[in-house]
Amino acid sequence: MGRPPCCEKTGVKKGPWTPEEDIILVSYIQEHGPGNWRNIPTNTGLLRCSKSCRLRWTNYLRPGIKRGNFTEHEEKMIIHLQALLGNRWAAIASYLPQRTDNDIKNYWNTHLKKKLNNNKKVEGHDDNHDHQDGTSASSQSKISKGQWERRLQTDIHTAKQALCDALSLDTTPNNNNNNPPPHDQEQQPSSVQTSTTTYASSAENIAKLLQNWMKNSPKSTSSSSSKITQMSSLNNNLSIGAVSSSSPSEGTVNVTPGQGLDSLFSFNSSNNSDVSQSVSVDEGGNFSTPENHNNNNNNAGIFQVESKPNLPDFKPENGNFQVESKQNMETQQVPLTMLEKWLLDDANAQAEQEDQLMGIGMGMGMTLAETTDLF
DNA sequence: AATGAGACCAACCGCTGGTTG
DNA sequence: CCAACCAGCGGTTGGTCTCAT
Repeated sequence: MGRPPCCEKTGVKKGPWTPEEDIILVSYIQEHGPGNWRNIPTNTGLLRCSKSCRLRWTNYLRPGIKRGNFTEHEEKMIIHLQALLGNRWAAIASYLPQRTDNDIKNYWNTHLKKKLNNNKKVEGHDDNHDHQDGTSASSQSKISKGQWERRLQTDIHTAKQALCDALSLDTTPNNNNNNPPPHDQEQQPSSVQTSTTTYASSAENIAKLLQNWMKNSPKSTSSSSSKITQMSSLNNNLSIGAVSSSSPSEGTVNVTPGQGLDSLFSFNSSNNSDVSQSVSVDEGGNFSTPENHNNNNNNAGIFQVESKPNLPDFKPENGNFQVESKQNMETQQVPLTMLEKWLLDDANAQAEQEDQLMGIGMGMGMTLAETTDLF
């Protein structure tokens, strides 16, 4: 009955991923697309469980991920959406396509939660109703069921207002991180994303990782590692290539031993605005290898990223990663559309009840006024 | 310079709903 | 129908880094 186990529990590697592992994973997904995580460890030889591979891909290697500083706009979006959705980080992340749920969650826990708490203290609203943390259960238990239900109703109303505000934030022009909600993206073909800055490709992520790795790894234990060390003399010109797929049909990914990783990577990072990387992104945002463009290409398996910052409607979540893209479309478009409809249809009806309900809701956690006055 | 505390974040753990055989 | 599995999610952990003392 059932299926065979997903992966061997013994011999599964844990801990931080190495650049080699990243390359193997990326190249495999490049060829086969995301999904079938169960097959990845066996087909690639990675000593990682499928779960770990999926997490590594979705949180770090996936193209279109922006890492680093959150903008004020993103902060606002997260705060509003957290007020609306609670700690449903995946749902929140669906409205910030460049950010992963893990990233948002970490940012919330390390920055925003503190920020909000400090703000509440400053405003003298620290009434032990820690709604933002979802720890208001104790206080809720002290109130009657009727009161709780009315408060919940008010909370929903407040959250809807918050989403309205969050949506309206997107109209600010020239904001580099002014990501329209998914439903708006197609309406703004002119809002071209600079792929190398806003959408960091997975190859770029790996290259950055490699650079850090080279800096922080004085000891080179393997031949490939020593090869990588030599790359530091390349004046930041890393190059990706020669990830050979010996048997594409079986999905086995081999890193060519003789060439090591110095030929594996070719990453021209001398100019951030003109990055030539390992994986090509076509006009549709497709993330592909030359092999995908031309099956007769002798350089099978060599990826090449050609950043095309001026391409219209660049959507790296599209393209070869259609499975994931499809999922994103479903999670991004449908909920927002429904929410918007909900908001619009209900706004007028709710307005009449607002005054009395808000009066009840004052005893709750953070209100709309608190969230909007934060900045 | 040493060190301890706090911040940060990548990755793991455990749970859940849906799917498969 | 049911047990096993898969994929995804949110909570938590632990290693590393930064900064103050």
